[in-house]
Amino acid sequence: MNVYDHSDLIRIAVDCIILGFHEDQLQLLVIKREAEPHKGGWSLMGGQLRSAESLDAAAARVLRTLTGLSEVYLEQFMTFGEVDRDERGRIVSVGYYALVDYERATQQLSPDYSAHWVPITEIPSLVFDHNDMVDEALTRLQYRATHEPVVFDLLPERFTLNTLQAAYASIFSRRIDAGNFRRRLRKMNYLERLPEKDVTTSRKGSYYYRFNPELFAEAVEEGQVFLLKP
Amino acid sequence: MNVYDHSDLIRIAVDCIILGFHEDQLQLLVIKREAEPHKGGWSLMGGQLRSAESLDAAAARVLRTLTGLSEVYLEQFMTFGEVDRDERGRIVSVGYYALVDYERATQQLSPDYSAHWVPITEIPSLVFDHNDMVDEALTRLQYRATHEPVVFDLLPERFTLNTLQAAYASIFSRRIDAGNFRRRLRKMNYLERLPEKDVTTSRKGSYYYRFNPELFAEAVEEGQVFLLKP
DNA sequence: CATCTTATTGTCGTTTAGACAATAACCTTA
DNA sequence: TAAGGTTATTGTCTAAACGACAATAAGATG
Repeated sequence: MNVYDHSDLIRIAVDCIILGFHEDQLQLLVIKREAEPHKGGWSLMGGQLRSAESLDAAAARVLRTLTGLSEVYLEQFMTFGEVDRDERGRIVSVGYYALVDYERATQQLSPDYSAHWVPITEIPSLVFDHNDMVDEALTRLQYRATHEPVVFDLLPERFTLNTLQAAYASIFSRRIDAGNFRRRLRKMNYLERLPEKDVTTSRKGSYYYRFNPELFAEAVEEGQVFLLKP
Repeated sequence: MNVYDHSDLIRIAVDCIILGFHEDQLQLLVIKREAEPHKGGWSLMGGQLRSAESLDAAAARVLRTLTGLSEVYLEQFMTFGEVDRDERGRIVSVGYYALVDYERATQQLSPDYSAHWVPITEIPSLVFDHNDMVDEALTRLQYRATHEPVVFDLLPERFTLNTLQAAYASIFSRRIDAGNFRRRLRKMNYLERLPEKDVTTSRKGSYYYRFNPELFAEAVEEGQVFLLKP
């Protein structure tokens, strides 16, 4: 008999909503369950909390195990504790969402979990209450993305303003007026325009930009607040 | 030997940040710890999650045990899981805040916990990481109060616009221009003006108002969104 | 060189925020 | 009973922000 046979034992897990950005779409990384129940079903990546590990550390570990990435933006957004949310027993799960660079994550992806990216507009049915988790995570991301410069964690170091706009459009799933969006961006003096252009999408080409954290820190010092609505 | 001697067992608790409004100030309900560690220290009301109980239900139970109140606005805001946050052992705590009517809560208050209201501007040092919890709860409340009509849960059925303004001022701890604030309120047709006046504060007296949930539901149906900045 | 596509900037009417003034209600007291 | 005082309540005005849309600019292509 192991400790899990205690009928009134409640276990704690963390689940990660791993988000990337690819082909003008927010993408979710899901894995295929290898065991019953719901063997073969799509699932979020998760793991049980260890006794000497904080929640944040557990989420970072789970993320690293699947993607190989560290130093990633992770935010706890909600804890799920319905009694029957998991038929394996009583499991309370703390939800985190991660914003990763799609290319880097895809390169280092662990082969052990049959992981797949799915565009946010075509999320399949997920096991347990994982669909609810995704919904909550997206709601929180929308709030965070307007008030903190976290979109840049979804993008590579260099990006065009079109890409940035597309990222916002996907996060909020609505179209954005390029003119008005850019006007707001123009006020952010911590967005550095680089000399090179991206010429893959248009003949004119569009400049690459870079988010400069140092300049942003200065702006914050001076009392500026980040605010970017879609 | 009881179950808690398992060194790698992680327990789950809920803690409640119970907020009321009194004398133009947001107030926090704290209790005095009866047991070691930190016997005699100020603490939030909390309790361990039971095996057949959801997190929301646990929070409601904890709140009811202290205040006797049900049907109260409760929102989960964050889960705290640092390894050494509680010297009694590994306890992960899910934080909820509650918005209650000060008078009703005070009347029914259980005598078993030496509960006291403290104004939000004079929060004492609390045990464990409870001060962090309060800070996080207030941040979330600020967001919620601008986007949802939850202030009314802090007020009695009938209230004056001055009281409403004071509540917002206290939640955001800053002064509010009465003229501009009222102009925004005037657009909300689900705020019913009652025939009676409150004459305790001024000679002219100010009308009582009432939040009408039905009218608000209609307004939401028509696409109106609640938005009230301080 | 004319033309096409897309990036980028500008214009303009409408709405909102914020500071502050003006009016209204009604009690008190001279 | 009329004047004065206090607070509630509404109005005004300026600057800034938003949203829809037009205009320009920068290359590549044929």
